Amino acid sequence: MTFEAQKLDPRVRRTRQMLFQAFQSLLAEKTFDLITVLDISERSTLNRATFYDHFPDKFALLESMIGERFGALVAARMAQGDGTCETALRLLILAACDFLAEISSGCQKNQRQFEPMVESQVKEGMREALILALHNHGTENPELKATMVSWAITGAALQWSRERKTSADQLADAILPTTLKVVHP
Amino acid sequence: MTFEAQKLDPRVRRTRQMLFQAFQSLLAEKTFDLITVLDISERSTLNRATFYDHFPDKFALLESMIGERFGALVAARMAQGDGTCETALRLLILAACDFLAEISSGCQKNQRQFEPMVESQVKEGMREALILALHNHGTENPELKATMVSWAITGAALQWSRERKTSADQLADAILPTTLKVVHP
DNA sequence: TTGTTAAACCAACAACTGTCGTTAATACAA
DNA sequence: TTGTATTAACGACAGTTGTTGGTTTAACAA
Repeated sequence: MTFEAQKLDPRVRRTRQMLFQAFQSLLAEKTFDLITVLDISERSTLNRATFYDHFPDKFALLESMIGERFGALVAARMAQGDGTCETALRLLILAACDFLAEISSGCQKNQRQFEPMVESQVKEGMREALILALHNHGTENPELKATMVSWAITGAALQWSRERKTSADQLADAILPTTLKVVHP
Repeated sequence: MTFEAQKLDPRVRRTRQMLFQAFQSLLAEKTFDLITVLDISERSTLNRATFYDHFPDKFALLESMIGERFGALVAARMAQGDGTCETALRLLILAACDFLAEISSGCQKNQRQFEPMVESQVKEGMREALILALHNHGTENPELKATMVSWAITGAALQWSRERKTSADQLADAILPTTLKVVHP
């Protein structure tokens, strides 16, 4: 769903791409709340009104960008799995860790507005992947379990990304047993 | 910590109280993103600049208000516990459910900015309570477990509050076993 | 190629934001 | 009670936001 190559007017694809790029480069310099829509439009050489043709505000831009990127990462990683629940969970944990680590290293300290958005997109992307995996295994109450597991993993990965005292694999080793038990009681 | 009766200048307490009240009454009428700082200052009969003397923006006001209220609720509920991990968890689950249910009924549909803030304050408040409880029981890696459990419960409670297909007690019954297993492997 | 459609540009708007410097009022201690 | 320090009130400021109406330009199908 929501494929990028969705037979979209090339102008639209180009404009969105330019907005993403401009935003990305600004994030390397300033924190999110210091970036204005004017900044983004200037950096992208687009008109400010054009920005509003595509996104209601800068929050939506962030949300869309993060969601798209994490969704792509999850899709790529999950393709490497062998279909078992255990490897699927491990792949998801590692994907979350890598993504959050990259985010927090690529941008300087981001604040109140930024992190919650990243969190919610990570949770959402992981939850979707989980629901697919759980439906195949006939788990009961898959939506609720998917929610709990995706939230728990996201929380753990976020805490890990802040501390960075161990490797991502070690975190996966540490939390995989408990998350598995939630899925297969 | 961060007690309200913190030997604060009565003017400051009064002003904060008035801001909370004004904000609260506005939330009953508009969604969060339609409320301006000007609205809040007018409703509270305070000067707009006075608002900024107390909070950097309306997000901080929301955060502070939600955090204070949920913290108070958790403290009150936890006092009823018998010290066992199981009842502590059940009390936390019910507290989250009641709080989220009240929030979503007291305010009309709130959007992108509002929910993430509520979420994060609920997670945070629950995590603090959990860390206290887990330290008493000598669980290993209490911070990580507290994070995972608080996130999982918050996710489940939030999903429950949106659907409202069962009672809060039924949700607690459904998720208590798995959350307990995370804490006591 | 031409005509239609839709996107991007542009200028200008009222409103809100966040900050400053100054003045007036209040809390509190001597 | 008086003096001092803190805090609220106020007016003004430049900058940002989100929207609108009208123009130009590019995509795409006939």
